Amino acid sequence: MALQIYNTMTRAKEEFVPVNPDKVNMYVCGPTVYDYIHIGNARPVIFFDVVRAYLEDRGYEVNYVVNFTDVDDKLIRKAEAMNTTVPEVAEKFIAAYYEDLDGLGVQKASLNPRVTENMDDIVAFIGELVDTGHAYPSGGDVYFRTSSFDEYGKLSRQNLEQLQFGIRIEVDARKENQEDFVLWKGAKPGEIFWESPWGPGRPGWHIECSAMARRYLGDTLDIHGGGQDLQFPHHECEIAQSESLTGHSLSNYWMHNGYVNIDNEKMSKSLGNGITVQELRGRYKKEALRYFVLSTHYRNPLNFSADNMQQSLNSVERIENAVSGLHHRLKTAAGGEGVSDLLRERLDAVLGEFYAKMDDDFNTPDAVTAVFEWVNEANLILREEVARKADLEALLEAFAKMNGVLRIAAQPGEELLDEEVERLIEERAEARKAKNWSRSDEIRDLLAERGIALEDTPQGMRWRRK
RNA sequence: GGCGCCAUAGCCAAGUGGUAAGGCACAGCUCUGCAAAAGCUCUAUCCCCAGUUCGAAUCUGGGUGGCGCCUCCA
Repeated sequence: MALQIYNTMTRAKEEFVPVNPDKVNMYVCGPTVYDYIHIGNARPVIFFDVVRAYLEDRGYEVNYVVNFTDVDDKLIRKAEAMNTTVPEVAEKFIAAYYEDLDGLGVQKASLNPRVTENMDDIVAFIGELVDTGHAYPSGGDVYFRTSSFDEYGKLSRQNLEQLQFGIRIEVDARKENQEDFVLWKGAKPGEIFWESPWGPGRPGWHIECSAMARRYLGDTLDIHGGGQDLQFPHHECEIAQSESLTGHSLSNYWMHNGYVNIDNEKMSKSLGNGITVQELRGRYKKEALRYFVLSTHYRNPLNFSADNMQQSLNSVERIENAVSGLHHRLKTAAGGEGVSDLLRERLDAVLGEFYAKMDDDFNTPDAVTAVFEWVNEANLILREEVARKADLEALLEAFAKMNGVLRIAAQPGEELLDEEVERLIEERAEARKAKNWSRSDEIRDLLAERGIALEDTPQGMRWRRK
């Protein structure tokens, strides 16, 4: 079964065939670095990280580019508010972004190009559009002549005649037509600027992605991703710019993730319900945050609430209990010759399910279900009096494959406890031997306060971090 | 006005024509010195109406409710 991807362009699942059979070029619109990223931003960050990991797991070499918009109106305003410069604002929030990635267990993209480092390409891109009549300078700005690209609206299926202009933004007299959009914005006095043939200014939002995607990944991308809200106008405009210039399709597959709501309401500044990833990281472990995002299909709305997060956390712990249980049993397990046929069969079934679901347009909720089927198999083995080493290892190996893609459970390493804790654990063991239950429970409570849970199993005491 | 999305148990969620996966939560029980972990048991006719069909959560039509986009918000 081949990988199927739902393509927003065709509104259908299509078999994934990359331009180059071994490589995947993937571009996802990144953050405008004027503030900390929030839970809404975390969704595409986590989801596309999983897409990338899955493609790599399938053997593709993935070139994953996520841009930073490090100059625009919001950065300019922020710099004024913070009484600093635009580059400093950008530096601050780029650093914060990387910390957030870490807190979400997300790997860095192959490349994070910045607008300010690609100014020559952007200016050249605009220049070509002007030369070919697809754009025109006007009053210090440069606008894209939407009427010059007759496929405008093909992604979002918007009909130009039916769009209502002037509702959210003011009608601009400098435009030939109101559906035209800005490629280059002339700088106002005092604003940061770059030189261009049309005067000092900065790029419009859409052109940067067109220019950077082309520079780093070529004329035709395999996958272009982003939030649903970017479908129109952002991606529509990128298509108009890029395809007008190159004559090639900008991307073969368009993927858009759904929104995140908070307590069933849209997250918005006016409701004051926005939550930053920074706050989240302090409250929940990365695995729980990833589980939360991945337990909903990426094209469906995702509802954030304390309740749902608690559920995610509980679910992650159930998985982690099984994993650490296997590791614990491994210490005392008997040899055993090879994996038992029945287990092999079941693990193959679980993995088959996992890959089939991931192949089906990255159906992570079902892939997570496969992980739970694995948990059930693991618990079945763990309940047996005698565990065979080969079986335990086969279970862990199967798990590592799935978790390598989703990363929804922490892998217990050979973590060391500090001496104080070691001493208490030893004292408790002795107290238990002497049936001194009150001291034993006292120590368990003491360690619980430090986030270390002790559990007495038939194979001896085990501990885990809570 | 245009384009589009969603509606399955307390919660999350799968299922896309054959009679409702999985997880969490709750309750009871088993195991345990007590716990924890694990296990067992318990929880739904799928927003409404009509139609197609031997048969529909799944298809068609019509409603209802919630939501998004329409030029710089993931």
